[in-house]
Amino acid sequence: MARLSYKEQIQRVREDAIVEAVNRLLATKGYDAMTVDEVAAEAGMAKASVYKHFASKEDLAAAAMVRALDRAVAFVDGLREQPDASPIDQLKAVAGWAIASQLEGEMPSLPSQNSALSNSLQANEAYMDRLISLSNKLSIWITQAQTSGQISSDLPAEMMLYILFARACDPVVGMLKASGMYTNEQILAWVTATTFDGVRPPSKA
Amino acid sequence: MARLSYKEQIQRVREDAIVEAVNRLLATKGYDAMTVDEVAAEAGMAKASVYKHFASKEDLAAAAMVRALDRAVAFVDGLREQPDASPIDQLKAVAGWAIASQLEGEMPSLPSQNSALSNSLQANEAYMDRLISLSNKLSIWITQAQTSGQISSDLPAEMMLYILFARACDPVVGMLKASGMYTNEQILAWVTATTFDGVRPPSKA
DNA sequence: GTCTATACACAGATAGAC
DNA sequence: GTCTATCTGTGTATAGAC
Repeated sequence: MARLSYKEQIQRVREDAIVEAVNRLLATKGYDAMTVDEVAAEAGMAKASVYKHFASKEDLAAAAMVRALDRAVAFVDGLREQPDASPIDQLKAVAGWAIASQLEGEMPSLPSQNSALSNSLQANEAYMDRLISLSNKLSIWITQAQTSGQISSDLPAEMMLYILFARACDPVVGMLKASGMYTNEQILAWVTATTFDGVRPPSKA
Repeated sequence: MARLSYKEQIQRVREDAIVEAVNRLLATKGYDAMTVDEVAAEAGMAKASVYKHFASKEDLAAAAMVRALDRAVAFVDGLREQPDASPIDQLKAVAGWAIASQLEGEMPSLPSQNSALSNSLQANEAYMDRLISLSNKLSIWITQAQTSGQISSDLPAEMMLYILFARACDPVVGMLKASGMYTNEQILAWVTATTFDGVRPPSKA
């Protein structure tokens, strides 16, 4: 039993290495440009070994997304332990976390259009469970924020959710970063601010 | 001379068919999922014929982007003939046009991360000329809007430009459309509004 | 210039020894 | 489970006849 547990630990470590490599590659090159050979090289093992742990490239992407969603859920659960914060501030914190993750190169992003990959993801229980769980938790804050007039009730609640997911892979972040003229803190502040308040000048108090 | 002009016309028509096919495919499937076989099939000719007109798949994408930029410049030039409009309204009109184009499936979009494609585009004079021309025209309005206090001067002017380009391929549009619950007019209005005014409720007059 | 047929390369996936 | 070596499909690009 002790031996088996040790073996399982080794296996777990190697799987973690794979998923981390996938996460990095998805964050930088994207799904299509990522090759399983690269994944194997980054994880420090042979390609065939990767396929012993994951059945397909799509499964690799799904595993990375599951991990990212787990991180998101963990962050949200952390926020929920401060029930005195207003819903809008909670949502801002989530957006900020997502943008910061992208700036750090830790946010995997998939093509929103690839139907084959989308289909395999939607058939993936682990992925869907976490996606729905995260959506539900965020939707509570969204509804509260709309009820209390912190965000517009003219918009469908869904849309606020989509906006948060979209900001997690917003090309504006990459473009600002690529310009090399701004710090990560500035980019984070600007993208968060425009997400919630638009591009208008702050109204004078 | 007449014969040659006729031949040239035929050639032009076929090239248009190719570029239109590429445009549609880029708008729906994206660059990586698009194959030259599909392009040839949609354009109604053999693959080898496509390669007689364009040297590579990257050139196909570039041609579609040039056409899209030409449409954008034409739209902007149309707006410039109404100099009484305020800069912010001009920018809103541009954003609205881009979003509407996306909704109609006419806006090609490329992966923002693919370095090979990005490099070939940045080396493409026709593409870069139009991109710079469009950016310059928009930048005039952006600067004016900032000077007159219609958009925040705290943001770098570049960022407003990036935001406009980003909204032209915003996944939020596709997600709202995919939900099937809203009309194109609603989606257009919502995305435009949140781009400029954020998600806050309209302040009471 | 347009076609059919084909070359070539690359990446996903697997076989089989250890 | 891990590796090396290989299979296989697919997609870019081209040859060569007409």
